[in-house]
Amino acid sequence: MNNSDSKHSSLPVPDKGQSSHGLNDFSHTLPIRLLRARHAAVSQFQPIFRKYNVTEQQWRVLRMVTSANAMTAGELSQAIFISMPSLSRIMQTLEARNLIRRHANKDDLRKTMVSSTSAAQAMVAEAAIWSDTRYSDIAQWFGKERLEHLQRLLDDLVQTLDQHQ
Amino acid sequence: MNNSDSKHSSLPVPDKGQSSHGLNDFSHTLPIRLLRARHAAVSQFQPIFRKYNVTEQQWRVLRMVTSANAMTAGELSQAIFISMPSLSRIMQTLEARNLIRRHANKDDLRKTMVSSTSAAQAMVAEAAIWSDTRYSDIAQWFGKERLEHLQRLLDDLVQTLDQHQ
DNA sequence: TGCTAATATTTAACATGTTAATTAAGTTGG
DNA sequence: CCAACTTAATTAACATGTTAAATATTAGCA
Repeated sequence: MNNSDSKHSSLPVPDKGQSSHGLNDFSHTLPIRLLRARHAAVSQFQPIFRKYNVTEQQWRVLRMVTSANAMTAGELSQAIFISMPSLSRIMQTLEARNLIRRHANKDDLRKTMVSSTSAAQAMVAEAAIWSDTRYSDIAQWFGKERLEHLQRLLDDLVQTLDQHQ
Repeated sequence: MNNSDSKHSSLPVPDKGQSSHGLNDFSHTLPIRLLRARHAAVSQFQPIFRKYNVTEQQWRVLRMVTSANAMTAGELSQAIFISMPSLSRIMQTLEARNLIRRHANKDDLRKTMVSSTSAAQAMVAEAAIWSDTRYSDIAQWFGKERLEHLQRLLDDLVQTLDQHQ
């Protein structure tokens, strides 16, 4: 903390002196980049969430359950990458709003089958139009091939990292 | 839209043949892909977080504050992409553990200067070795050029989406 | 059959994400 | 000067992320 006596040196200039191999600029690590990118992508769909008063996670649940017939909670959890504890709470609130239903699977009482109500189906059908348009916009702005390339790289990265885990 | 076709309200078997333009498989949207990728990347550094009993977010704060000299809370927030409310709470716990300090900026009492203690500096210095090694591993597994390409695409995506916001 | 291990989900406890409101300090224009 | 606006940080309220423990059900096997 050797702030000089001068009152003009109070703005800390980021010292890049220790970045020896380009990985030390800690505001640009891969996890932070992925976080920023996800935030930017999700925020494109914010109008939907606002309009229907759902969170992004609730929207993921609703869209997935509506597009499938009926799935177990575990399948749902894996598909939309929400952990079972979180999903459990989200399903409670969605069920209270009459957007989903839960029944026990007759063949295996441990499993919970999740399905969407007609209210949710109507809502998703309407919102999906808007959502798909946004996707098309993004693809056009960024370039269809570049976007597909990016997605391929993301999937490959996951695969690579999972292998070495 | 195809999946809520008004033919029958009873939806057909979970058929994946409905993805007409590659964007309808809802378990593979861009936000979910980014989420998975981030999760996989962060989990590579989990041993550090466990060893020093910090969360990933706390680690981001500590590493950033230690690598810079002293920054305002606002600068820190932007650099590591943690919102001010979250950062506020995280700084409380880190200050209670004597890993950071906060002082008011003399030139502008609204601003809080955040700095790391020697304990944090020692901890980060030790852990950063491990962390840097992991980064090198990832670069090698995935390919240095591919990784850099991916990061460039991520930054470009953020820029593109921010422009159209 | 009956004991034990594995599986699916929920609950609990705590940290973080998010939006809005609050507080305090600086800035600006009359 | 000072009232009105802006900025920086915190607080509040609620949703989600994460890890571990609890619960209930099924599977495996001596």
